[in-house]
Amino acid sequence: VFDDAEVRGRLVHAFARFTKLDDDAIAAVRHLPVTQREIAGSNYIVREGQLPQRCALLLEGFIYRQKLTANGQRAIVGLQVPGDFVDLQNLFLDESDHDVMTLTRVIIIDITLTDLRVLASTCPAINRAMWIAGLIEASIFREWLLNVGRRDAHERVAHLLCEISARLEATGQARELSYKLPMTQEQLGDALGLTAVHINRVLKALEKQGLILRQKRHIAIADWQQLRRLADFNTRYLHIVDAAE
Amino acid sequence: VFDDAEVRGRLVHAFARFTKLDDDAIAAVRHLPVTQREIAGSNYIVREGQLPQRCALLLEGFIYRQKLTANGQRAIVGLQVPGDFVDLQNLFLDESDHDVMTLTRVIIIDITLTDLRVLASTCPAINRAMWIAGLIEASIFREWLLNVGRRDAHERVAHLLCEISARLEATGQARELSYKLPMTQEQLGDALGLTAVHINRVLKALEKQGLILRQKRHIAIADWQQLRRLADFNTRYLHIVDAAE
DNA sequence: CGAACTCTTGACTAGTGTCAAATTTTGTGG
DNA sequence: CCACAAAATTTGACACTAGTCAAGAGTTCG
Repeated sequence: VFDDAEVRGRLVHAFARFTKLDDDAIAAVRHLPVTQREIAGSNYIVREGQLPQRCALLLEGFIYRQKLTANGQRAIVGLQVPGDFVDLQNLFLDESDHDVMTLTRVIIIDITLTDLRVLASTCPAINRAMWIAGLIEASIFREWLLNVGRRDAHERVAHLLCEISARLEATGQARELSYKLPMTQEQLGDALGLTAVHINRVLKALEKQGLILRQKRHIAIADWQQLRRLADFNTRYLHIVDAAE
Repeated sequence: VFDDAEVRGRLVHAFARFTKLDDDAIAAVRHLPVTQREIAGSNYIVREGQLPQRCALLLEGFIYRQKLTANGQRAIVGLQVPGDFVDLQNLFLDESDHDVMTLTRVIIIDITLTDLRVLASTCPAINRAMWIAGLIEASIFREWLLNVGRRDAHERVAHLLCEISARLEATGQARELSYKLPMTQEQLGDALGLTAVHINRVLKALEKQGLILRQKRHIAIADWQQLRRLADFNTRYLHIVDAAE
């Protein structure tokens, strides 16, 4: 759904987001063989135990990572927004340790592992950008561990709402602290270690306190300072880099 | 406390654990300038917000990663055992997003970032090994998220005990499902999103059920199958590679 | 050898989970 | 584009896991 020039541009930007690319790197990225793919919501991209053959860049829509316990409980262990690389781990790990699923209809660019490996090994800037992307993802996992392990329900929900806002704004996809959050309350619960019922109560409470506004699944942060304070939110862990300089 | 030959050998092994090294790689690792350092327990190695200048390989003792909330609550978001690289994230991220602390007296090998960057860029096998190490760490974060988010206290404790056993045995540091776990019950609580008091109750319960034996902080898994079943423990997420072949 | 941590235990509390049912929203086939 | 079924949201009543507080016993370490 994007023309080739647009796809190339976004691919370059996805790497350039993390580190300055030299002309060689940009040229190499522009010559990378890629496939565009559209996938409906609620579909598997990778299943646990599978041996995936490609990485992807998410252009549009949301993707999440989930793990299941033996008795069928689900944890959503990660969320990807447009501009994120998905499945860099496939580069060097054989077997997937979790499921990757679409939250909404998505548009992704597929890159084969071999192409990406060649690119990374011939081009230090790309290797560096991929490292940074992977390390930031790990940093987000750590913050989520703090969130789920040591914050109460209100703080947790507030923190996730802040994080999503910050991540969307960092890539220019949300303005005015307002965005469409296409997750059900059950999914929010699975991402925060809570039940859907409790998420509902907490969202209502946050609304009543004037911290957020909701219409359907559209979230507007009404009082950023207060929400941020409640959530104990600080962007440091997102390592938002401005590689423009 | 280790002689130079020993240090070199362990360093080579730390990389070789993840991928086969060619002779060039081995030679390069053997020529890496390294410093050995001994640090007492309960010391900071890195503080949040710092700009660290080196990476380390943990030779002896335990290290943990912690994050604090504004109101002083702590989450332990990671644990490193001998043979693990510590702070590969420093390679490409400027500012640390968490604290790194010694749990016990440790012996580490310090490597400067510049030396490691040069090594990685000149030697694909090393770059690959470091990627794998980083990706496995991320995989452990995800499993911990599932553990804290969706398992109850008994399952959580059991899971951590299984994980530590598996990680120690994978590098040959524990036999017979028995090991010294140098964590206080408060630290266990912080790693599992529980309180020290509750950890105590759960440990006693697991002991009473005949799943584990305890003497001071020494843990012996008395019934691996049962403990593993209770914990819903599966080693897949550890991506234990046998790079020997 | 004493002070400061840890561990252990009991009594009580609070935050979330569970269950269930009404209401609203979403998605889909005709 | 409507109609309807399925899914998601909302709410209340109640249950239960894990937290809090407190105090005594054991352990560690300077």
